[in-house]
Parts: sequence; structure tokens; C-alpha cells
Amino acid sequence: MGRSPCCDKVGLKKGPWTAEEDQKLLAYIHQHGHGSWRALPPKAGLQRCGKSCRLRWTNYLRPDIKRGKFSLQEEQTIIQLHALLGNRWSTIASYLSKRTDNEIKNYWNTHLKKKLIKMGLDPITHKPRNHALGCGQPKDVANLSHMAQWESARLEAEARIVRESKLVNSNGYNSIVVPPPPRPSSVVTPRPPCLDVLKVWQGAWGTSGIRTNFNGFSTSKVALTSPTSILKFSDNMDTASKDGVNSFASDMIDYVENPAGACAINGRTNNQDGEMKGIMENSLQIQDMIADWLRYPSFLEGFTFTDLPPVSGVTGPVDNAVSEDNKISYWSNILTTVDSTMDSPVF
DNA sequence: AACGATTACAACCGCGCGAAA
DNA sequence: CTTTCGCGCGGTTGTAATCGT
Repeated sequence: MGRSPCCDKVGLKKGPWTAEEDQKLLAYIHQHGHGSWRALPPKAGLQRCGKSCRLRWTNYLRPDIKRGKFSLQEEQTIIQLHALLGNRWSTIASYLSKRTDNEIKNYWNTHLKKKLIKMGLDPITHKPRNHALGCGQPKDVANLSHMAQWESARLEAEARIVRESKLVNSNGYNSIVVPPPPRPSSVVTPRPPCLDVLKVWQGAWGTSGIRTNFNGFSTSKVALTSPTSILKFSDNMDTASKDGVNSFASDMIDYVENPAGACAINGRTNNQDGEMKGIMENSLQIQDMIADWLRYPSFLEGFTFTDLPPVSGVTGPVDNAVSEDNKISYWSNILTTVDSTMDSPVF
């Protein structure tokens, strides 16, 4: 039998949409909803395939789409999430309200990728490129490999604050309204000295042992609540709570603390649980980070968190006032701080 | 003003996944 | 269990707009 084509290609229009076509599609969806995309075009009087209609709707006509220039905050969110998730544009988009995956993907390819390259960073690994390092000297490579971990740690800390803020004000991005229950102290047992990351990670789902391990690193998270830039950042919590990075990190922490099966408690859906599980299992950087946390409980305590850029980009139409130099110096600052911090890690 | 090069973004294409039959 | 279908995702392409000479 085989699979039938998604649409009859003969006689169907391709290329840019006209205003008239947009109008027809909008009118139909407003009146009937999109229903089956495949069946929509003839009903709406369009000479397009259903796929083309769906794309036009999801990427352009949908009323809840924010268009226009990306803010500095959004740029940072994309870069940070991309460092963790890679090219999972739809997932990244889900943490940036009102932006489509297509728009984010395009923005990455045309702006952010080049920006990172310009700054000497590999846009795939988010690490400094080899030629800038004298071709991979072990010490440098080892130090710089912690860059993503550092950023992840920062996200984690921010997420913690966000979550705490949600306990007071529950109008945040998601439906987390119930704090994770306190863990019984009796569960805490000595951490294994060295663990295979994947085993640890995969063992996390549904076993109490891993919860013990994460309890272990939880204790070291105390250091993350020190009054640093993170708290400055959280001063703008009304906006920051909607920020995608915080949302992602918040979900991540919720998942670590309440893995599969606990979704009912935290208001997550099974889909969200599955998504988070997939992300975490497939992110080498997250796995590395967790590995370090497990190996060195005080790993994070050696860090000094740098300030976010003075403009912070969190509130108001400040983006136009942000000079390119400021943006570059912000990211350079991150790298410098990570590098110098990691030269003498405090384990 | 004209023209080629570059950039930005909308749209297309092919693949894979999950649900339904 | 297998097949079919619908949909969404990520990669790629096409083209309009902008820039530089």
C-alpha cells in the first residue's frame, strides 16, 4: 500500500502567501478551528496543501505570536538553553513565550551563531574554539569544559529562587503550586565516590537510591542562595519568573526532585515528564554536571557568581540602549570568570 | 543609479513518531 | 502486530530587502 502523499501536489500553490490567502485561512480557523489540516484547504477555499496551511498558521498567523526584534534577555535565554538542549528548537521555543521554533531557529542561524563565532565560541559546543586555545591543552580544555556546568549551576540556582517565589506568588509560568515534600533525613546516605554518569542518571527514575544522591547535592546547594547577582536578577521576579531559562531550570529541578510518577503532585503532565526525561538523558552537559555534583559535593561552593549585565535587560524597553560592547563584555565576563574560577576549584 | 554580494526570514521538504484502524 | 495517517520537528532552500562598491 505505502504511504500516500500528504497532499496532491498538482495544482496546489507554493511560495509566499498573499494577504487574501491569509485572510481566508484566518477566517476559516476563527470560525471552525483548524481541525484536520489535511482537510482544511478545500473547505477554506485555499489552493494549498494542509501542511503549508499549518505552517502559515503556526509560524505567522497565530494571534499569540510575538514578532519583532529579540530582546537581550531572549537572546541570553536562547543561548543558554541551546547550550543545554542543542537544536531542540521546539523545546527552546516552549520556554520562550510567544516565539515560534522557526523564528528562534532562524534567529539562531542568522544572528546568534555568528555572534558566538565572533566571540571565539563554537556555536555547537558553546566552548571556546580550539584554535583560540592553542589546540586543546588538557588543562584549558578541562577548565573550559565547566563553562556549561557553571551556566547550568546558575540556572539551577535561579530556578530555586523562582520556585521559592512561586510559593508566595503562584501566578508563574507553570502550575507548580505545591512545594516538593521535605525528604526524611534518614534517607541521606554517604555518596559513592565515583559513579558512572549514565547509570546514575538512568537509575534516577523511580529508585530511592538516586534520590539519596540528589539529596546529597541538594545540601551543597545552600551555597547557591548566597546574595549574588542571582538575587539581583530575582529582584525583577515578576518578569524573571516568566523567563524561559528559569522556567526550564525550574522544571529540571522539579523533575530531579520528583521524577517520573510524581507529576500529579507537581502539576506536570506525563508529556512534560517525558520531555524532561529525554532532555536530561540526552544532554551530555547535564550528565557531566550531575557527575561533578555527585563526585564533589562542594563543587558549586567554589564558584563566585558574576553579575548579570548592568542593564539586565529584564524590564522595560532597554534593549536599544544596550551597546554591542556591553553584550560582548557580558559574555566575555562569564567566560573569564568561569576560567579563573576553575583554575583553582575548591573541592 | 546600477549591480553584485550579503543578510534575514518565510516557506518548503523529508523524516520520524504516535495514534488509530 | 502491522499498516496508514496526521502531525510536528529540524534542516534546507528561495527570495526579498539591504548593503557596499
